[in-house]
Amino acid sequence: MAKIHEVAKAAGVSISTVSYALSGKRTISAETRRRIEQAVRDLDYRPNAGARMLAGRRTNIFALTEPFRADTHAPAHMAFVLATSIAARRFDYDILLLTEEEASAGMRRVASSGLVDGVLVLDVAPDDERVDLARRISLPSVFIGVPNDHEGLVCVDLDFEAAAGLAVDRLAELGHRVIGLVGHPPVAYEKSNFPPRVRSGFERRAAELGLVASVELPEPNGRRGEGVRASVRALLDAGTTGLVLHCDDAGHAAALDEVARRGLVVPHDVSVVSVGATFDTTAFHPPIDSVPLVPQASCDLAVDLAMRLVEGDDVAPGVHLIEPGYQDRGSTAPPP
Amino acid sequence: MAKIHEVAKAAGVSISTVSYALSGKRTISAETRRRIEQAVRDLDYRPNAGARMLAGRRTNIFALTEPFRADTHAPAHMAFVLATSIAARRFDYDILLLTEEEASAGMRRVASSGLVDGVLVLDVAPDDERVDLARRISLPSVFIGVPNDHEGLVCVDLDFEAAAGLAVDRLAELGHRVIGLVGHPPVAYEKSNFPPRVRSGFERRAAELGLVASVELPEPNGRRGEGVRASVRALLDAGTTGLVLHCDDAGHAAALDEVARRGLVVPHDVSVVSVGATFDTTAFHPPIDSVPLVPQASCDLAVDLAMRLVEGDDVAPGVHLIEPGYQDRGSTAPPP
DNA sequence: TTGAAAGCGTTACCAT
DNA sequence: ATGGTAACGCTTTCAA
Repeated sequence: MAKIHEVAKAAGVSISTVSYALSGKRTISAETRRRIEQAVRDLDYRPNAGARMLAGRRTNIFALTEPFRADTHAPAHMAFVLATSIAARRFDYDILLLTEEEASAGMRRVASSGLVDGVLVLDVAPDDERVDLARRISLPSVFIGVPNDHEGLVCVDLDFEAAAGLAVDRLAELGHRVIGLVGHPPVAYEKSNFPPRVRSGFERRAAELGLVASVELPEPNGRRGEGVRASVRALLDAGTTGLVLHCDDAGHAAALDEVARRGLVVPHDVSVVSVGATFDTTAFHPPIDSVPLVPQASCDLAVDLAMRLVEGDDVAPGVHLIEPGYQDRGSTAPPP
Repeated sequence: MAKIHEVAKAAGVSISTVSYALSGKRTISAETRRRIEQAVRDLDYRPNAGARMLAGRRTNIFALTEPFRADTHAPAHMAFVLATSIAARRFDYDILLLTEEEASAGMRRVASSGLVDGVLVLDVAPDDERVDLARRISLPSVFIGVPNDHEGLVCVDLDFEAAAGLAVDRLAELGHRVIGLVGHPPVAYEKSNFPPRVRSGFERRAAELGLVASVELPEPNGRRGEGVRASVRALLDAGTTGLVLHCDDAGHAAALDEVARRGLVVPHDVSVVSVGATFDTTAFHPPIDSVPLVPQASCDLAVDLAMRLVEGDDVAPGVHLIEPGYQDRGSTAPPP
């Protein structure tokens, strides 16, 4: 582990020049810069993290708080963690994990020990206890998800209302008049922050367009997705020709299977659009149109905002919504 | 953010006394200790992380490297990450995440910047590139999983061979003579480190006991677990009365469903034992006997070893195997 | 464009 | 049992 002193000696300059050359906070002559970079490479120099944290104003670490709830969907959660890490690395930041009970107590701990420059909040509940905590600590924080009470907080999320609206628009444009939403289990509408937004976006846009719109919230799947199957049957019995799916991938599979069991063909007999999926809807048969939730988009924005807060730039508190995009996979057509 | 200086002043002692009182590295009179603890509480003092890293010999951070492979089983992976974090907190250590490409390059980075005291390696592949890296860097590292070439490394894992052996023992004791293993997809035997160990444990113990033992490696599941179903059919057709399952929870469900479809009842007609499951096998109907893989056990041991390495205690390089335990849930009985 | 030197807040050694 | 103080390795202000 070479130190800055050795680099300075090797390059024939002072340590402050080395520091400035590395941080870019001061103009350095081309020749001097070249010699320093050479020395850095030769010695495989890397600034000591502790010294940097102590002397500088930055730790180059963000905390990521994630209370693995029992109902957390592991694959989606993993995707968000990964996306956060990738986004942070673009700014040379690392991610420190705060899990479980530590998700709250840890926030206080890392804040007052100066271990991190900011906190990214994942897996947000409507009445999340981390909301108060975020207001109390002196660190910048960004919520990935929207709690009910988000006054004064910086939040990032997909515009789920608009996403559901896009799905409804598509079906309406094709001539569907009777549409249905297959949502999450009822409990998710209390414990998670986004299902209600999909639902209201669906209902509002349908009402604006004068469509007949039903919502089904299947009970938690049995081993074979019985809940979702029952929901799909109910919707089809009611003459639904356009299905909007906002459920996990097993739910999608069950719904499509139930449609097929009826002898109905997608998109000829029934049109199907997925909303808010983090998984690949082209893996189904047939591939399904999707207005996806893209973890990397949310996390990139969250980290951008966190960086701005760290830099001291002012960021408008409030919900920063990400515009949804419609992915056409051929699973929609005019009603029969 | 109070500093140690303020605590010292409030308690009427020197800063070194405060430091020693907090670290416990020196005996402090009861009265002095009381005053210091009071001052710490009053001021909500927490040592500055950067200063601590710089002055002390420790950063109190472990890196956790995890290359989210495409075939990574998200729920199991999450369980390991969580367990690692919990184990680390017991020693007042935090977890820094190194994901994806950073899983390797990051190891070098955090090692030479002195950001962490050690590296925990998750999701180990048989020919893992982190093996060489671990040997090259100067930091302690502990592998949770066993790579093919683990010479000189400290590895921790469930004794999968013994686990499979326990399952075979159980079936043999009950009188089963024809048993079968439903394993992972063939590719897992190249990309992961533990499926081969379950397989060989199964085959070896069965051979020792003179049982007829077959192994089925189902192709990756279709939507309904077709691969596993075919494997179960093949085994039952061959007169198998004892089934050992080493697959994911969807595979378990498919296998049990296939048994039921045949009109066979567990355990009356067929006995079933799960090996290496990280999920709850009591949620099936009927509940299934299990020789589980307990993430917290592996991670606790891994962190214990990492701590010893950090302390400078010498730890025997090699594979530290965790003894498996048999959980009786009533899914085994003598053959019909 | 560059250098010197004063911190940053602890830990741990050397005294007493 | 306690105190003084020299590191720890960097960033940044002040000077030139």
